[in-house]
Amino acid sequence: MGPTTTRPGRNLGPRAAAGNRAALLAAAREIFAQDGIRAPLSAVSRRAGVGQGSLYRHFPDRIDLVVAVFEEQVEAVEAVAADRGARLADLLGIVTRNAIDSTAFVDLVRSSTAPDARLRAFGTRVAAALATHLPAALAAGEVRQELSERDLLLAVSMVATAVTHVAEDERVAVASRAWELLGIEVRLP
Amino acid sequence: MGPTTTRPGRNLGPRAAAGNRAALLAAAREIFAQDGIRAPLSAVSRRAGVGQGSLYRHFPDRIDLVVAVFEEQVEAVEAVAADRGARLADLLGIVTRNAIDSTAFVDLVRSSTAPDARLRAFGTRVAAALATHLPAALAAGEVRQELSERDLLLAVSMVATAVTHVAEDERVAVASRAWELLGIEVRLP
DNA sequence: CTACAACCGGACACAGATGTCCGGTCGGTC
DNA sequence: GACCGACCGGACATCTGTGTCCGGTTGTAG
Repeated sequence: MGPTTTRPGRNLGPRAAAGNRAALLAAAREIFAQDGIRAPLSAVSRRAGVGQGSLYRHFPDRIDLVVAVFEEQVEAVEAVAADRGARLADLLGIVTRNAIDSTAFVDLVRSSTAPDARLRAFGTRVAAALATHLPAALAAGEVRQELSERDLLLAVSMVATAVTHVAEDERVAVASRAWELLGIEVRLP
Repeated sequence: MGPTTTRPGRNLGPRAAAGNRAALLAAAREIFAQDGIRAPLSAVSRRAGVGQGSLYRHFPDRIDLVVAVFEEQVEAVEAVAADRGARLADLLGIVTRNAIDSTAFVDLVRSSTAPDARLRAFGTRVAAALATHLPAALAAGEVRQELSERDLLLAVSMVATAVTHVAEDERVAVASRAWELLGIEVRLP
């Protein structure tokens, strides 16, 4: 009868809400990383050791959860974009790193045409960040002159997707080689 | 009461079996092309105008259907590979063409590590075909010297996947540009 | 100590897909 | 022309995932 396990919170009143929320986010981050953003939400609540009810109370739908999980990553990309000391290679590097770490991030990068506006926003923000340093890279001769913003997005999408289709321990190697084949310099963080 | 439509065959005896089979294959080709090899099979039987029972009688499981649908495409690739007059660019061209025409073909190309042996066989066959003309292309200086068989597969996988994630009417343009970025010549059939 | 209100967990109703099973129907055969 | 057996279609049982709802628990206030 006494399930006094170390679960996030078998009801500790209002105070537990935050703990449950954090547990759900952590669980979702892991599950989405492995299976992409379409993974079953029931798996998330199970992994978090929390009831379905709590999941849906904190995050009414799947997108709410995705947004909460990846806001941080997208901001990290934007931070590099805003850094005047950074170069295009750094920007591509952090995006590639995110793709290596999480299958779901790839879904996000590709979602500039997604049906849901909140998801599209992520895709757009990453695209905008990537565009930031392209002119400077072109001016400095760091990349081929013919490279357009669109090309950059295509390249990122190709590399990111390739990475998600190989075993985890090969991802860094595959990503590096892919960028080499494309003739674009990248600096992985 | 009289459903005397032009359906493949509301039971014409043994003779209808072949007709139903053909209708199922055609339906599956369309549905797989659009939604990939994981599309619901119920959609296939519905589109074919045939009962679920008939579908499963002809093709006991999903893979049987996939194999039947794409055997032809894979053979076409192998035919080009066997043609001593063809060049690597032709080989990459036909594979790219198949990817443009069918999302499901991309699933196949990537399935050299799939759980099912029949699916793996497809991936392996395409990989083997691609490898056929690489030595000649290297000798003739048609591609960069550093290009390995593995690189070729990576490149194909990247381009093919990129293509499936854009609207149909952009696919040819995206595929062409992707190969350009990779610095590899392709001749689309 | 008791009553309250907020929050929790999981049962549940629902939806979509899979694969099976069986009554009905039609060509073939004698 | 009547029977037979093969084949057809779709209803159905099952499974997996989604989102809702409610009885139960627990911290807090009086």
